Order: sequence, then structure tokens, then C-alpha cells
Amino acid sequence: MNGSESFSERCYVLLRQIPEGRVSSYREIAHALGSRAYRAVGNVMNHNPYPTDLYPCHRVVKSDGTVGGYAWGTEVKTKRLREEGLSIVEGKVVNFESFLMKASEFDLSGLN
DNA sequence: GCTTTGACACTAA
DNA sequence: CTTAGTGCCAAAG
Repeated sequence: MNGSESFSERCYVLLRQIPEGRVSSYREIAHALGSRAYRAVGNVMNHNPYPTDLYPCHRVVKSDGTVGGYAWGTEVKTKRLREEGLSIVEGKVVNFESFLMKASEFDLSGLN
């Protein structure tokens, strides 16, 4: 059945597509799903039951490039992003726009 | 099925 | 720059 996945399942499909060293935002993910449920995306990330290596919720930041929240603390999120090569100054991703994975870049075919 | 809860977004001041 | 207010919507209770 097409489009039968829950909103959260769709989020996870897109989440997996964010490559190491890049980020996306709650806004872009919601937009890719044709929704304005930015906050709901955050809720999904917060309850993410999967390993962070397979479902890298630390790569999802706010639409203005600031790091945003994280279930294990903002510092941990910042640290992990730095380990992937990103620069973060004053809680904000440096050169954010060039690393941002936009809504149009996601592959929706996996949703079926 | 209504109410509350957010790891958010946007605008105005 | 910061704060306050409004809007947003899926999930859980």
C-alpha cells in the first residue's frame, strides 16, 4: 500500500539519506514530506529508538543553522558533528547553507 | 476525540 | 542582538 507509513517512519527514511559531514533541518525534512510539521519532526528525532549511526538524528539542526536540541545533550550533538568535519562556532554550523541537505535532495521513492 | 506536549519556524518589537 | 507571541502538526495521554 502506497503512503501507508506513519509520519515518523517517513522521517526515518529521509534521515538515513543525510550523508556524513552534512546536515539537514527539521524544516527541510518536513517540507520534503509535504508538511509543515517541523515540531513533529523534532518529536520523532527525540524518540528515535534506532542506533545513531544508522539513523543520524544529530545531523538534523534548526533552519537557521544553530544546532538545536538533542536527547543526550547539545554538547554531545555538537561534538559528533565536529567529528564529521563540520565547524561549529557559537552554537551555529559554519557555512551552514553549503552543507544543508535541502528538501529537493531527498529521495522519496523509498517511501512507496 | 479533546488536550497536552515538544530536539521548531516565523514575525514583530 | 534578545524576548514574546503566534502558528504549526504528529503522538501520546
